[in-house]
Order: sequence, then structure tokens, then C-alpha cells
Amino acid sequence: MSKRARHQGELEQQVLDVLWDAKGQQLGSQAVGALNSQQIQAAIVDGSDLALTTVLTVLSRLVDKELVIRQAGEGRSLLFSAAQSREQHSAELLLKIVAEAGNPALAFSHFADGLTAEDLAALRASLGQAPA
Amino acid sequence: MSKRARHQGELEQQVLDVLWDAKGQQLGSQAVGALNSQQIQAAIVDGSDLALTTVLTVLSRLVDKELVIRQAGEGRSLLFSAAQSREQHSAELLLKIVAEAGNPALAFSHFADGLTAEDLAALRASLGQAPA
DNA sequence: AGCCCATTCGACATCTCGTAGAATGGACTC
DNA sequence: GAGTCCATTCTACGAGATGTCGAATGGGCT
Repeated sequence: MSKRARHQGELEQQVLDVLWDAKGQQLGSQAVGALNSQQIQAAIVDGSDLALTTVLTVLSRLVDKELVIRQAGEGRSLLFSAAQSREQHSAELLLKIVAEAGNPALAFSHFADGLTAEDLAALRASLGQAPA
Repeated sequence: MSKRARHQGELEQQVLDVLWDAKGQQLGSQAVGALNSQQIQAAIVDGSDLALTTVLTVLSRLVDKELVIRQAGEGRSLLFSAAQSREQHSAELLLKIVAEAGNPALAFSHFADGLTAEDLAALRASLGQAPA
């Protein structure tokens, strides 16, 4: 047992990805991308067959971190869903980093230098400006 | 002994901050913000008096992570300095997040919404554009 | 050679995360 | 209502990261 543990936070990330993907393909359903533990377990690509309890443990921890929301489903089952979209989460991380950057302007400068032309265009568009 | 351990990575962060601040106030010196362990130990605000060895251990780990550079100083002493500026480091983190964001454009959109007017202006300036 | 002091080693504690078996408890059946 | 079933929760353990040092090492000086 105990296959070599993945890197730091890898499983949690995989579970989040599953939940984010589910949230993404919401088709007018009221339960926005909510899945039960079995569905999540099945959706985790990772060839290894993780015990359902392992998935549940991780989900618990993600709920504690307020990254996942747990709600009652049919019968005694629970449904899990991502608290935010993948992009909202990314944006939150970006903002946190900016908040901790000593000189945001300088950080932005280096940041822009590293962006691909495509992302740069997307960023400009997000700022409501026309490309230079 | 062993006062309640700080949160995850807090000490490493404090050490990095000291080094980044030192790098920031470089006044034409050739040794760009390089400090010895004693200076770093003294600069760590944290009321508690950390053992010098503790500081050295952390520095070692930061060197392993290539976040800090260790060079020989006078005599048998060593000098430590941040491998990059605080802002370069921030930019690197920002880029990593963007790379992992499913839809960068959408992430940027949320990101821009959360920025202060000031940071927003700085970001626009970094993109080489005039404010909208 | 012997002493000093900066640095390096080795250790131990705590926390996070991966991983899962055992225990619990509600729902359904007879 | 007792028994069974199964989802969920508890409890646990191993590994890695980080905090925190005391002991051991080693180079330079007297």
C-alpha cells in the first residue's frame, strides 16, 4: 500500500480540478457542478485507484480551507462543489501576491515581460484598453 | 525553548524579507545587499531571539531552493543575499499562477476587478499603455 | 598546540498532506 | 424494532517541510 505520496498538495489540486471542471460545464442545472464522492473518485485521472475514504479526507480538508462547499444531496449522500471558479481562485492568488509585493508597479513590469503575447493581449483586454 | 512554531514558512519568509530589504537599499556597493548571519539574525523583527544556528539552517534551506545566494565574506564568514529582488520573485509567482489558470483571460478579468485604482494604473503603465 | 568562533551536522517537534482501515450512524428491510 | 447496508466520519500512520537548536567540525590566530 501507500504508493509513493504525490508531491505537496497534488491530490488536493486534482480534486479541485475535478470540481472546477464540473462547475465549468454547468448546463443550467441548479446544482452548479456539485458531485458526490464517487463521481469525484472516478474523475481523478491518476491511474492509481484511490480509496474512497482518501478522497473524502481530502474533500474534508478542502472544505476546512473553504475551497470546497459541502451540501446535503439525496439520501445520506453529500455533494461537493468548488467554492469559486478556477479563474476566481487564480485571481485571488494573483491579488494576494500583488498585495505582498513591495513595489507592485515594479512587479507588474517584470510580470508583463514574462507573459506570452497572447496572455498580454488578454490582460490588456481585461483592462478595457485597446492593444498598444 | 521551542516557542510555538510560526506558521508554515513564516521564518523563511522573514529571512527573505530581510534579504530583500537589504538588496533594496544597495547604495552603489558591489556586494548587493549581502549580509552575514548575525546581521540577518538581528534584522529579524520577531521579538523572540532566535538562535543563530536556526537562522543559518533556514538560510541553508533557502540556498537549496535557490532563493538565496551564499558567498564567501571576510575571513571564514559567509554572506547571504537574495537571488532575485522581491518584485522579480513576485512576478515569477504571478506568471506561475497565470500558467496554471485554465482561462487566463477570465482570470485577468477577475484580477483586474480586485485591484486598487492605484495598482490598476501601475499595471496599465507596465503594459505600456495610457490609462483608458 | 590550543583556543575561538563561524559554520555545518544531526536531531527532534509540529504541521501538512497522502492514504486508508475501523467505527459510526442513518435509512431501508423484514 | 432488530438487522443490514453503505455513506460519512474518526483515527492513524508515514513522509516531507519547516522551526528550532545543541553538538561537532574546522580554519585562522596566538
